[in-house]
Amino acid sequence: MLSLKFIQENKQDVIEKLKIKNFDASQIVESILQKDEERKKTQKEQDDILAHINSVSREIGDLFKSGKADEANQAKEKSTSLKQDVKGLTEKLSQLEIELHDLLVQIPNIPHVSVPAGKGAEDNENIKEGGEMPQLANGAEPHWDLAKKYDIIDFELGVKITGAGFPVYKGKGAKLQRALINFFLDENEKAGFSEIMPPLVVNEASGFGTGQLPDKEGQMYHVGIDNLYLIPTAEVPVTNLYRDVILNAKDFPVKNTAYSACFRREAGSYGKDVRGLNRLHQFDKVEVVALEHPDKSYAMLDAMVKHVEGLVQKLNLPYRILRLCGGDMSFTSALTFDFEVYAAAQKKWLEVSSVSNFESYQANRLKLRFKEEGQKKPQLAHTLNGSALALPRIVAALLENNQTPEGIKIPDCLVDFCGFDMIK
RNA sequence: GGAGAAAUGGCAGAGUGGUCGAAUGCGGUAGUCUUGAAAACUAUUGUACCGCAAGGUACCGGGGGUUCGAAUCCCUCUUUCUCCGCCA
Repeated sequence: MLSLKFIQENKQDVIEKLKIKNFDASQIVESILQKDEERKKTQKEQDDILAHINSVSREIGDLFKSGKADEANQAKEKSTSLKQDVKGLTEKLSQLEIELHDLLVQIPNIPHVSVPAGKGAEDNENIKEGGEMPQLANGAEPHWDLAKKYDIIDFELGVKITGAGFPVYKGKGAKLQRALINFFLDENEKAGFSEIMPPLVVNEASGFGTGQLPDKEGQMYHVGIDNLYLIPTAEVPVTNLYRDVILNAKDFPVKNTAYSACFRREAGSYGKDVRGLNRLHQFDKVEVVALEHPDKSYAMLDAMVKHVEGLVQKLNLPYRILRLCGGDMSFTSALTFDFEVYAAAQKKWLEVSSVSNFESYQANRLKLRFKEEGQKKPQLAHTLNGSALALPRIVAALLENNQTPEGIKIPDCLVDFCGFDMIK
């Protein structure tokens, strides 16, 4: 969430910039400022009374010590009546704090100046294309048919044991998953991201820290009996490692990578674009997460985009990089670049990575701060993350683009990890 | 799952009803000394909110209660440790 102070100091700017995200903040900003005034006033009243009670209590102590019990008992009555006054104020104050917080949480992150206006995916800015488009023979098959033909991914079996969107990978299909995970982790490690293997379930505080809660509650699987959530991405546990942490400025940059299974309910997205591996409830992804000094977070974003581009290039997939428009960006992001690869048989661009700078938006929820050398006040860090990479759509594109009459060719960079160079 | 013990500042650890935001040690920072470093010595060293400031308020695992007053007493939840049981 945005910090209250920032909203107070940049009121008009906040309202203007959020228009890019098609969000009308004028009213909510107004109520926030008003609510905060009321909060301050109430807290001041409360603090004054508490200060009074404290001083009376100290007097009582002294009076008892010096044996003046009568005066002490008089003072006691006074203190009791003050306590009555403070009780109502305390309730009012905590109510105000809850209301203020509920309002703050409703404001999305401010988009970076470079974010184009727009309503949806069609308005994203195509900033770069790379790789070669494969020339497939007539009768090229989409990956769901290839998966069946070579018996490497079984969608029906997944339905039987769990449900739609939970595929079963078999034989070389399973090995290919493992190979991709290892390849990505190794590449990320080489780029300076140190590896984390996080829990796949998180508590409520973590869901809140990265912004999945409260607004995207329906997107996560919830284990009701223990009140835990299955992670939709490793971003959640990894970023939350740094919740309530005050870093030293010289600790930057902090760079982590993590493989995890990801779980998404994808409620409401049935029907379109969900065939085969295009959209799943459970999938594998390797994530990169970075914490950086506010002055350097955009340089880090560029570096991360470059790194992800390198991965896609090594896999020899045709790709494009999009700068997301205001309407297509996530609630929490300030600037996002999406990577899409081309799956030549279904003739579709598939999103395989999303690299974002959240600036201090997540950090404010996480209370992730840092101290500058010689400065007393901690300030909010910047957080960034990106997929490097999400597996299913990479697999979809690999299968489709690399199909030959002899079988499916494995890209060179994966052969050592797989132990085979063709799926036949 | 059963029984018992515990949770205090970056860490270790004192504090069982009043001047305790909290002793002491270690660590960190600044300084003195030194050619430099180490050692020694001196000072300083939590977070948030209100306030121009002085200062005030809150926080001793979380929540609630008793009391004029709670780190300290009571209830409750969570977590950790020890023992027993079960188990990859």
